[in-house]
Amino acid sequence: MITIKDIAKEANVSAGTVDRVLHNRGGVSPKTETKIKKILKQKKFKINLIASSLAMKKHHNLATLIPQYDKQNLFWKSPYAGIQKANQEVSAYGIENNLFFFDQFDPESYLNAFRKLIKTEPDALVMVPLFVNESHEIIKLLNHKKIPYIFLNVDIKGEAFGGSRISNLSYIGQNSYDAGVLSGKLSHLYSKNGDEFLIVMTRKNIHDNESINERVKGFKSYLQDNVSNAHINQLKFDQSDGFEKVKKKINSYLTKHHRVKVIMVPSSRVSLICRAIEKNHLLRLKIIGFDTTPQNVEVLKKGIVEFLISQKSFNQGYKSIITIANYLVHKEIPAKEIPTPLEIITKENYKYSHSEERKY
Amino acid sequence: MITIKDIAKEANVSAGTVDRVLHNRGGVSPKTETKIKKILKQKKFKINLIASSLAMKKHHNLATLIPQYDKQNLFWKSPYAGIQKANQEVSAYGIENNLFFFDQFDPESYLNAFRKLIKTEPDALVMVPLFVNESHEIIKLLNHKKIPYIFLNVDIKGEAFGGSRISNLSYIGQNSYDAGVLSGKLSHLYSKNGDEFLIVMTRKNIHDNESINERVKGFKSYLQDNVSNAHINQLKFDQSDGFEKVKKKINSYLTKHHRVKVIMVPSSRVSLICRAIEKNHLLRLKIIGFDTTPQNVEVLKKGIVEFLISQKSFNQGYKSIITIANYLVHKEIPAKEIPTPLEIITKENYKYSHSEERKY
DNA sequence: CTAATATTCGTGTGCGGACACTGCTAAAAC
DNA sequence: GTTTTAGCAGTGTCCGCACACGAATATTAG
Repeated sequence: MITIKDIAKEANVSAGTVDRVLHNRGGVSPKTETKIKKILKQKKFKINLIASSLAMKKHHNLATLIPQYDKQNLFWKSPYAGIQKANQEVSAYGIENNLFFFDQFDPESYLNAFRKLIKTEPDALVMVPLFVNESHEIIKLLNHKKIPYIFLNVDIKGEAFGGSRISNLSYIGQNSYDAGVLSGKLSHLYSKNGDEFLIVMTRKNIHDNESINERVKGFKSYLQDNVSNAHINQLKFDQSDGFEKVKKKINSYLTKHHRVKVIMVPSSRVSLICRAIEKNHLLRLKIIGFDTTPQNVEVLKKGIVEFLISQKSFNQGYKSIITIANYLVHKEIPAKEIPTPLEIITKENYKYSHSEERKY
Repeated sequence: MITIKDIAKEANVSAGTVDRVLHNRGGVSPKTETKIKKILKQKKFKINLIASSLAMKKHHNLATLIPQYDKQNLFWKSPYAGIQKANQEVSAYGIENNLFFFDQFDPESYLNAFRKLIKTEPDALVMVPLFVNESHEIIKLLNHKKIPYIFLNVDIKGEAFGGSRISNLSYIGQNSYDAGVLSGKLSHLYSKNGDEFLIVMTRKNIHDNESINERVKGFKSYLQDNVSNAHINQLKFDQSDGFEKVKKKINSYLTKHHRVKVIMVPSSRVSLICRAIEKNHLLRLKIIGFDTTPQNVEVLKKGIVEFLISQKSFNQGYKSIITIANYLVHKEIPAKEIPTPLEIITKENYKYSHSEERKY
């Protein structure tokens, strides 16, 4: 292992000078600088990150703003676990991460959580900009305070209020459109000529959830391009609709439309829909959903759902923290978009897909 | 952040004593030990791995024994890249990894590479036990010298020569049988009643490659369980068969057996087979292969191959080094088997599947 | 030519922990 | 009562690097 001292000795200077060169901190004559740089390259010197971060010992204060998960909605548990794992890892680098939760159906709680968050004066934050308008307000403030932020799972673009550009350091999440395309392709596999497709949305006010919209777009696009006369129907439920209402509506729909062969549920609530559909319908149906929540995996195992497209949200959460930590500690500028793999999960491979996560 | 000194102050002892307790190094009276342990727990003290590994600065000497890759056989490039990435990361921990390559078709070169390797007196090694008999010899020696080893990509079990148990620390790789099952499922999607399946093996002496055998077994098993009267044919080529011979044989076979609908290639050479098959046959065929080598991805993109099942060999390589490094540095005992996810890659999602790897 | 200033570089300290070395105390041996 | 010895705990050094401070040298002004 080559150390700074080795380089210093070789160049007949002190370690301090080498350090100055390494960090472009100036105060070194051009001659010695080139000499040192040459030796650096020749000996393939690399900074020992371990020692480096020990020596720096800057204390960074992170913050994370994500939806709370609960029994009904386990989706956010996964990124949460990933964030926890990352927190543990980066704590050795003097990085502390404070988590702030909000209700994913309540914009006001989102703002409230943010108000608490901003009082801790974080150096950077990871956020899920679930509500567009409220996020604009938040971003305006963050820009003003020059606090860097990255988006997790949900991406928004353009301009916030007052001409303040949305300039997130990075977006970590799925390309939802392509995920939709993939769901279209998989659906296609199960369909014969004349079969119909059904999209079931579990939230009406989808303006809040761009990614679900995108999935639907991708889905339609694939089928329109690859199936002549593709028949794509759509069924929407409201957040407030009770389970019985959903049940009635969907089953009567299926009775009327007996050519429906494939159902695609663009949210992470496919298990709910499965529970709602009566057995006699299930037999003829192929169902495709998103996200490997425990309930979804359950219906996958039973063979009720054929495919789940996973966005590896554990990894997303994990990566979001690691990314921002690297930015703070090593000034490493992340890619503007860090897409998660589109994982296809079936009955045959689900058990291999979340091994990392189980520990958390 | 809680440090050893904080704990020491709290317990009215010196940092050295706390350290002794932390590492069970003895020489501490029971009274003070319990006191310190209590405070440790109460304050949730965690050793700062950064500082710890800097202070230890044990120099570990790793070795890796893997097949050489070349233009014809790019499969091993991926794990190699993953290993390189991991090497870089662990180098800061004072771990050096020496790589030794062998020809995947030549057992003698395997032994030769090992002989060179063992002269470097490694503290542990990562190996690909591609040849069973030769591996037995190697393992006998490793057991004798008490050098821990982990298997990468290929697993062997049981007893080596002289009653020496094969006791690898861990196996990192795919469950090939399940991968085969998955390929069966995907094949099934494309078949109608009466369609036939064809397995094309690119090596005759498959006794050397257990994982390909397993894939075939899994494939057959799925189809036999799920397709009544499944018609599964098999075509084998020899390593020495020239491309023209392969071409002739496979095309004449396809002409004769016009009901063959799905071809499954259990090795990573599916692109080769695709090149060999004439266009008129290709039109009716659906092809499924393994591993995302650049050539395979190429035929996937073109729509010639429908699915590739990837074993994320980059990750495997990476993980193998990280695992053994954690074992050496932190005495962390790994799981006996670390299975890689069975990734399903299609034209629609391949671009998201190897983002990490591109840098290497 | 000296003083003042600027430029360039060496030295020292500390980050948190590991471990060797040393010193202290108290019980055992004489 | 003194010496020996073991048990216990404190101190110091080092790991590789970052950074502050100040020293040495070079440059310019007076």
